[in-house]
Amino acid sequence: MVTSASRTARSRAREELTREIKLAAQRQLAEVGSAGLSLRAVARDLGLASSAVYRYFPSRDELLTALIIDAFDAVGAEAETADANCARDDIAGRWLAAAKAVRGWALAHRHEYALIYGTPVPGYHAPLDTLGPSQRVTGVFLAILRHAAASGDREGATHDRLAERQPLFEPFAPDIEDADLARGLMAWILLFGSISFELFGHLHNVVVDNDAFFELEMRRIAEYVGLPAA
Amino acid sequence: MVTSASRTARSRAREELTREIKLAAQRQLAEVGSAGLSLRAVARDLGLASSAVYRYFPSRDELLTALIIDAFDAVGAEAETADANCARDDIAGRWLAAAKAVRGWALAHRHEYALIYGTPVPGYHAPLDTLGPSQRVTGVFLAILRHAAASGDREGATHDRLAERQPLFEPFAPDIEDADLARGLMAWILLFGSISFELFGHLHNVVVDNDAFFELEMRRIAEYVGLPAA
DNA sequence: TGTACATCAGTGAACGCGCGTTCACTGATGTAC
DNA sequence: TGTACATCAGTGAACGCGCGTTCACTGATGTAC
Repeated sequence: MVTSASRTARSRAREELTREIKLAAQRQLAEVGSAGLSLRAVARDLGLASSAVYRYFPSRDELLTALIIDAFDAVGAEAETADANCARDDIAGRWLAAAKAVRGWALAHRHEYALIYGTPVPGYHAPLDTLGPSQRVTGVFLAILRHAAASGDREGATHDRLAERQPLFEPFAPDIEDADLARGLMAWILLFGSISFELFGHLHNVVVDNDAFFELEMRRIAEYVGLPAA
Repeated sequence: MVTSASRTARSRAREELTREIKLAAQRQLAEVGSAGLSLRAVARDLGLASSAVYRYFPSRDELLTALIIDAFDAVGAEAETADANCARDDIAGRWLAAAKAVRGWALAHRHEYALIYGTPVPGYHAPLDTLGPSQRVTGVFLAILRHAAASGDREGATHDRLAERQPLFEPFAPDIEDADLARGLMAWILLFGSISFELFGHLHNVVVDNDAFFELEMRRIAEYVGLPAA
């Protein structure tokens, strides 16, 4: 125990500095964007020699990867808890809550949002480690859609046939019908399209009340998808 | 005449090199992204001294501005001609044609699309010169929406009241009702959201046939907005 | 048509800067006996 | 508990590189008479 406690003395310092490096990197991100993220600037910000950072992240790209993973995890967690706080059968409510949670996180972490949902960083190829975390937020919305598809009482949803010739979708959710998947994807794309447009300034001389318009959009597309309220 | 012809000898060379510089810059864009666009690399690409480029563009940012303006103009022109080739009263057809034109241009000019609709370049502030060109493509879709709103026979569109407390939209199209504007904006956002998601790889393990899914989305949202076919 | 001058395009060297990454090092922290 | 050794964190100098921008210059093109 004494041994492990003293080991933590060092390793706790390590964890802390790792966290501080990532925080400084996030600050950097806000100033210069992902393409301009620089290890030297991060080190400077923390009063470290630039070479010291290499004890924590073996390269600039690995630091970027860590930021990406953290961002996916953070937004995923937000969506999960927002969803979890709703009555299970209030499917429209769950959708709205999760959508608002994603937007709220995006507004509070604009540059991390841009990192994961904006233009890909040129020359950077995301390693597989980012895949799991990226699927957290996807999982929340897929679960909502699955729940809606299972509960039969959807009013808005007309069951139309799609895709005569070839499959339209990859088999990532084989238990959901293509028609439902198509509508769900439209909602998903509208959600992230709205957030991106707002964040990137394309609604600047268009929408006055972004909160209200976002909620309106999300409610309407939920109706369109046929998500039943409680 | 002789004078003006001989003046063109020099100024025509000037125009040509200006064009070539922009082309080289576009190639650069594809490799390193907008944040990494470098005058020196452009000059190198053309076999010029780096200082020579300054005879054509007074700074890196002015070159970026020129690329942005060209991109907006190009995508605007595509949308305009696609729209113009449709029967005036086939409003759903015009929407679909213009949407496809925008997507087609985006797929053929991925990095220019990212330049104008992706994450904003950090540290770059678009001058007012870009505003006009940016409104070309907007104008096409606004005209379509206006035409739809004027022709009364829209089936899908329920006329609901919006925004009890405060105005939802800036008065950029005061002749169109808020309810119509809201639906039109949803379609607009879905259009660009779809293109961005496709281009940035977020549909990679999701959609098999991007052409088909895009068309499906655009048809459905047109129905939702209530755009009448001919 | 021919000459004298003005304009302009492109050169190459230089400025000061920041970057990612490596490496031999010092000194502190942890471990085994 | 105390000592001898191993591990690890952080330093500072150095590597080679590319960047945007300026400037005095040469030589070609255009203009006025």
